[in-house]
Amino acid sequence: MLKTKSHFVAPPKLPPPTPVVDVGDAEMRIAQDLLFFAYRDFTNVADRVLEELGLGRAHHRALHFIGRNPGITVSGLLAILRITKQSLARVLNALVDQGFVSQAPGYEDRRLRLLTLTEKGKALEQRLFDSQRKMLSMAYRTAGPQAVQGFRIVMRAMMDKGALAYMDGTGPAEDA
Amino acid sequence: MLKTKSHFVAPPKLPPPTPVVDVGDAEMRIAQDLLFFAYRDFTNVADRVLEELGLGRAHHRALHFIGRNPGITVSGLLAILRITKQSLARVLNALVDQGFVSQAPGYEDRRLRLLTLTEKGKALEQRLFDSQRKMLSMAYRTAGPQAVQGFRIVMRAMMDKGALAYMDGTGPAEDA
DNA sequence: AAGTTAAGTCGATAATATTGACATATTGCG
DNA sequence: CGCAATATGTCAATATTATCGACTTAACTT
Repeated sequence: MLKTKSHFVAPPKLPPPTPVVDVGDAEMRIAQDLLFFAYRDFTNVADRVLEELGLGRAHHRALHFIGRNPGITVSGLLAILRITKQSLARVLNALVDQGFVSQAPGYEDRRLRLLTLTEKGKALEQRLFDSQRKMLSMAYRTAGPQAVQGFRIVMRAMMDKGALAYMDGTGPAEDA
Repeated sequence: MLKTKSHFVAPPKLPPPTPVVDVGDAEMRIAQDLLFFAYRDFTNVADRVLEELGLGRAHHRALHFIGRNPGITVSGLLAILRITKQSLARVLNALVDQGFVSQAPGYEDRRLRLLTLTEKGKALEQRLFDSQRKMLSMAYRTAGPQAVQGFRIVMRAMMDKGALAYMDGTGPAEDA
C-alpha cells in the first residue's frame, strides 16, 4: 500500500460507529459480535488438537456428526454440513483411510453408505470434545442454569426449521 | 469408493450415539450442535447478499468491525479476526479498491492506517446487517427478553478475556 | 544513529470450498 | 424385463481463504 498510492484517499473525519436506528438495533449489533467471538473462541480450542494431527475443522465437523448419528448416510451428512459432495469426499476419504470412520452398505437399501466412528475415531472425537467441553462447561457453570436455558432458547430460535427437527429427533438429518 | 475397495470395512453393528459420561456431557453435546447450527444459519443469510457482489465472509467480517470501530488500525483488525496480515491485505485491498473502505494516516502516529467505511461501505454493511437483523430480531422476539439475557451471559462466558474487554469498551481491539 | 513498530509486499503453499461432467450400483416402477 | 430415479463416487479445473517466510518502507522511540 505504501507503494501503490491509489489505495489512499483523503483523510476522512472519523465518523461515529455504525449508527443505531431503532432500539433493537444496538442489541442486534452486539449479538453479531457475541456470535463472532464466541464461535471464534469455541472453535479455536479444538483447532489446537486438530493441528497436531494434521486435520482441519472440516474433519472435526464430520467426526462430530457421525459420532452423534451413527449410521448416518452421506446425504445426511451433506445436508447438515451444507457443502458439496466433492468437498465432503476429500474429508471423508481422509478419515476412512486413517481409520477414524468406517462405512457399511445399508441393509434395506444397499446404495447407502452408513457411516460410523471406529474405536480410533471415537477416541479422537472424544479428545476433541474434551477440549471444547472444558471451556463450555466452565461457561455454563459461570453463567448459571437459568442463563443456559435462555441461551438454548435463543440459539434454537435462530436455527432453520429443519435443523430444529433434526436436533429434536423429530426430523431426518437430510432436512437439517 | 466403489472402485477402491480398500475404503470398505466389515459392516459394524451400529453403535449407540457418542456416549454420555456424566450429566453435563449430554448438555455439552447439545451445546456443540446449537453453536454449529445457529452460526451456520446466521452466516448463511448474509452469504446470499455477498454472493451477488462477489464478496465473501472475510469481506463481511472486515466491513462489520471497521463499521463498529471507525478509525481502527490494521493491527486492531488483525487481532480481532485472528488472521495473518497477508490474508487481511487481500480482503482489505479489495474493499479499498472497490470504494467500500478508506484509509487515512494517523494524526499522532503517522505509521497507522486508520480504517473507516465510506458511504458506499456503510450502505453495503447496512444491507448485510439488515439480512442478519431480520432473523436475529425474530429470534430475540420469539425467545423473550429473559432468554436473551441468558444468551448474552453464556456467550460472554465463552469468550476470551481480551474479546470481553473489547466488547465492553474497556480494552483495545488489539487484545481482542 | 540504532532499534522498534506498523504496515505493506512477494512468492509459495495449504485447506476448504466450488462447478461441471460423468461413472457405478441399486432401487422402484410400469 | 427395461428404464428412470437415486445414492454415491470420481475426475478435472478453479476459487476463496488461509498459511509461512522473507523482505521493504516509513515512522516512531531511545
